[in-house]
Amino acid sequence: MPDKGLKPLDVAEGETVVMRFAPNPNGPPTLGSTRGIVVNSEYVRRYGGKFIIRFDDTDPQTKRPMLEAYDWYIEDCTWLDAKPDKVVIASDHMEVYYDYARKLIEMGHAYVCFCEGGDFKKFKDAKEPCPHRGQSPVVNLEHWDKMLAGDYEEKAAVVRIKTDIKHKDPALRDYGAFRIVKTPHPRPEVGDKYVVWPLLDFEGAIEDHELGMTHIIRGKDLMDSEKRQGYIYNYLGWDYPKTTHWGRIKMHEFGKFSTSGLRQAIEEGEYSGWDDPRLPTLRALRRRGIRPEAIRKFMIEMGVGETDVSISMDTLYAENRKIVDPIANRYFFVWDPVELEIENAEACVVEPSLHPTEERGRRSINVGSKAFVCNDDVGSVKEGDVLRLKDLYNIEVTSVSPLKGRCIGNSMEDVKSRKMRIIHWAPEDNVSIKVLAPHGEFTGVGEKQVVEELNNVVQFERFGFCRIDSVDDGVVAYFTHK
RNA sequence: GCUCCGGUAGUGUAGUCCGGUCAAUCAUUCCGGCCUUUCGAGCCGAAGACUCGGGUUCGAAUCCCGGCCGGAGCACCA
Repeated sequence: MPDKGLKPLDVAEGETVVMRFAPNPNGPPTLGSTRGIVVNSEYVRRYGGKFIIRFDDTDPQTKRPMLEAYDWYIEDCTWLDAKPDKVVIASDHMEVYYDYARKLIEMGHAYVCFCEGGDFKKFKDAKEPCPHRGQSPVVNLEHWDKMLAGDYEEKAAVVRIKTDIKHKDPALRDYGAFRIVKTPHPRPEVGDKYVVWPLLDFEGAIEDHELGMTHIIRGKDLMDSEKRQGYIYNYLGWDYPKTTHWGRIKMHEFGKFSTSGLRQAIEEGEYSGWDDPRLPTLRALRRRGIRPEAIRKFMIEMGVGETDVSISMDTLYAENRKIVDPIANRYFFVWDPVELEIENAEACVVEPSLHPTEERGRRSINVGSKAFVCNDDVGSVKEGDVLRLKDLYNIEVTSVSPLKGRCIGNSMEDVKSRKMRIIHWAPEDNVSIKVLAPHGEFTGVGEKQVVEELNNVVQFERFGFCRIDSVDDGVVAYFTHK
């Protein structure tokens, strides 16, 4: 598959590509996370390698993991046709991190620092070693053991990796590798077992090596990680994976949002849940009837660039429409309905086709002497106006309030010669329908046959595509796109 | 303040490493037309870009220097 968008990877002779997607499960996957899932898994698929999902859940406090989210990630990856070959949870590997920490301390490449944050910054900015930097490995090991034993309070001590305190880039000078957190971890398997937690650069450095990662794609914001982690790799004699970076991705339709911000908004009832149609979570998009193939294509064609991008959902919708249009059956949904009485009507059954171009059969509608039409369509009609009820017949308006009309035949010639507007309608014998859309809620009535489309994406003519979400008590549909 | 990265049409993207074939690709969007008993799709057509200034060169989107704009790191977040 010569997918445009993704540049070839630099793969050594005989090398098996191993790549990972490493989220913190502190909320469900969003469109942003999806890039990491799709691009990594796509590369792995192309090169016949291995795709690993690793939960970087080593912060029980500030970015506290959400227990349900671990499964959500696996679910959503699978849905995106990116089922991981292996699932790794960082909080299961604490002993491994501790072992390497001890080793680096013994080698004299790490030390326990008791500086207060601000004080250390002063030393660092002045390119001066702090008083603890010169401690012997023996002393550092003692402190390390005390840290592990819980003898120090939070923020009292931190383990730093020795880099080059005079490095011209301040971001690289002696960075933190472990800190003390006494909040228990949400995973019951872990709980309060540990009080010393690794920071991202340490945890990631060890994991990427242990898992045999060959290539890493990560955000531009983590560009310094390679240089920082490079010190650890040098000390331990490891080779660093090949790295690529991408810029931030932002959708026009969704302003700035943070997982913690969304979480709060949901708890306060501002959104109905993580799958509220207004949210950019995968769960919401799935519920709305966005197809995973469309998301994959969208992400792959965007490629991997270091430029920050801000793109429109329209592009994703266009991809999705190509998939959904040929398979979505057509139905009438009348929002903001107005009753229309047809004075000379004779009961009949009409059978419009389910799709304008595909052979998908027909639907069947019983029509009596009343119908419903959209207020938008008849709000400004006058007595004597003529209209075409699509797939039914032509009418002449005989009264505006209440709205009444008279059937004046079924001739398409008349529709053309008299330039009648063609509007859709719903029969008197109908089903109530509610559509939940990012831009609001729409209620009205529609053809009864819609209840047969549970879980399918249909097109409500002149309205848009929708996924039928439930049919228990009337129909509830989630808006996909136009 | 120090350090790093980026800047091609409205939005994304190809091309930049190894200057010419680039009066610059593709998608989306927008605007026209055709078709159509909805909308959408489809078909046809059109519009629209190399951040700026120098330099190197016969020749620069591509190389060099500087400016401007944008993003990021310098956290006991990931």
